[in-house]
Amino acid sequence: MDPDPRRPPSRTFCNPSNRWSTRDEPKPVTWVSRDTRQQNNSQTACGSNLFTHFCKIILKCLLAGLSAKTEIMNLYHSLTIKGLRWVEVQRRLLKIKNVLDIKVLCKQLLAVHAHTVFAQCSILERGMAVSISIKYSSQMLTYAYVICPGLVELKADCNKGYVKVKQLGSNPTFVDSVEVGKGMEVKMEPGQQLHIVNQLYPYTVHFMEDLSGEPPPAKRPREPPSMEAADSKGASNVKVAKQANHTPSSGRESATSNNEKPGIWSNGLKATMQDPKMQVYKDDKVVVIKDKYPKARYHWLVLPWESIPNMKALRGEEHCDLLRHMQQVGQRMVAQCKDAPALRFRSGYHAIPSMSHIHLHVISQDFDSPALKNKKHWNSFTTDYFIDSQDVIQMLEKTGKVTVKEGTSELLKLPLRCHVCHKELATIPSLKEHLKTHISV
DNA sequence: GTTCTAGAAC
DNA sequence: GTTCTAGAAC
Ligand SMILES: Nc1ncnc2c1ncn2[C@@H]1O[C@H](COP(=O)(O)O)[C@@H](O)[C@H]1O
Ligand SMILES: [Zn+2]
Repeated sequence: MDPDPRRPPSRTFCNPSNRWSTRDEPKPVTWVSRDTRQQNNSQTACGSNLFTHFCKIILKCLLAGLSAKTEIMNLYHSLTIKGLRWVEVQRRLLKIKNVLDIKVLCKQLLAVHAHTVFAQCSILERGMAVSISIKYSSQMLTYAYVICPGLVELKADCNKGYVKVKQLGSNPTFVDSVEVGKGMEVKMEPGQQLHIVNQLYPYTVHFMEDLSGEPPPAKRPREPPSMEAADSKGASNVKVAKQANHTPSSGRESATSNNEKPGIWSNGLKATMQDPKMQVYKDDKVVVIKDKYPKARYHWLVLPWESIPNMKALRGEEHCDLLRHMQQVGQRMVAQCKDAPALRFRSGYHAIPSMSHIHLHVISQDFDSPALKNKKHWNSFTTDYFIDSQDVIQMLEKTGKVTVKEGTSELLKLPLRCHVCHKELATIPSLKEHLKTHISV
């Protein structure tokens, strides 16, 4: 009767020909509705028809030598909710050896469709607000993707109860009015609002676990946002980029091709060292912080205020003095440590550090820490990948610069070997167990 | 089935 | 550097 002209027709998310025109006519996105799907595939209550169809098509295309891959792609895009990303489908297509592989692929790809009883994605339009509901059985479905080519990819994690929203192109996607950013991904939880392209049509998401049939899995409810348990005292986690007023660069937007950007992970030390709460010692030349992921009971990092990216940048007498001072400060940290008499310490540098801003590791040799998790961690502190401060200083004194031997990175792949008795251990857990035999409480 | 690693993504 | 997780190894 009165078709609201402002209310655009509904569309399915995945029709590639339905690109949104950014500016002029905003369209709300319609996730597949149960009704539509039932019309399209009359028998999909168990999904078997679609499943067989997919298997046949894929088999046909593979026999045709993958030249007919576009047919698979079209098929893929005809799915509103996908069990796999396209890249993953392609990867698996290459690995298919037999019909069973095809069935496995189709089963995953169609997980949602094959079990519509358990996984449904529907929308309820209330005025302008749209709510996205994913009804699922956690036993059947972990992830569901809804992908709009070139715009946005939504990955629903049914176990964790959130949706990861990835903005694919330049057209903006917003979560709670904050633009996600091209290529970036953010979590969206129930209660948050999603806008695609423009700010006109908010979407929210709901997860509903279908418990009919099986008992509820013992899964913890939504966790409170306290990530930091344990020892950090009164730590208010500062996530947002701070507008520190001591920033010297206020007048000028420097050419930011530089690696000084605060958001980049490799600049994490620069942020930590400036945070007074993290500093355990400072003087006019250096600052000491506790390693955020300590690989032993005691693990400090000594950093100069001067921004020296790495050892390659070291030159001359001044840097020599600086390194000597850093080592001295490191020794002072050990001296004030009450457990020092019972422990051995080393101080040195990683030959190839991952983090920017040169830093001296001062670390106890118990290596008793949950943050020590893998072979790289182990070998980076127990092979020649770890260069004693003394040796670095000597090299700088003698040659005027610091270089790293070729092949050093290979050291990280060496088998795990106890640094005390040189016994070889197969796995990290067995190594940790072994280390206990060397530790006196 | 579970443990553990390793590689991708961030 | 860390986190996450697929799949290798057990
Ligand atoms: N944001 C951070 N704050 C403090 N320490 C960190 C941070 N990120 C990484 N680390 C530690 O810094 C060290 C850098 O190691 P590397 O670059 O190999 O010398 C590692 O021991 C990390 O545990
Ligand atoms: Zn040993």
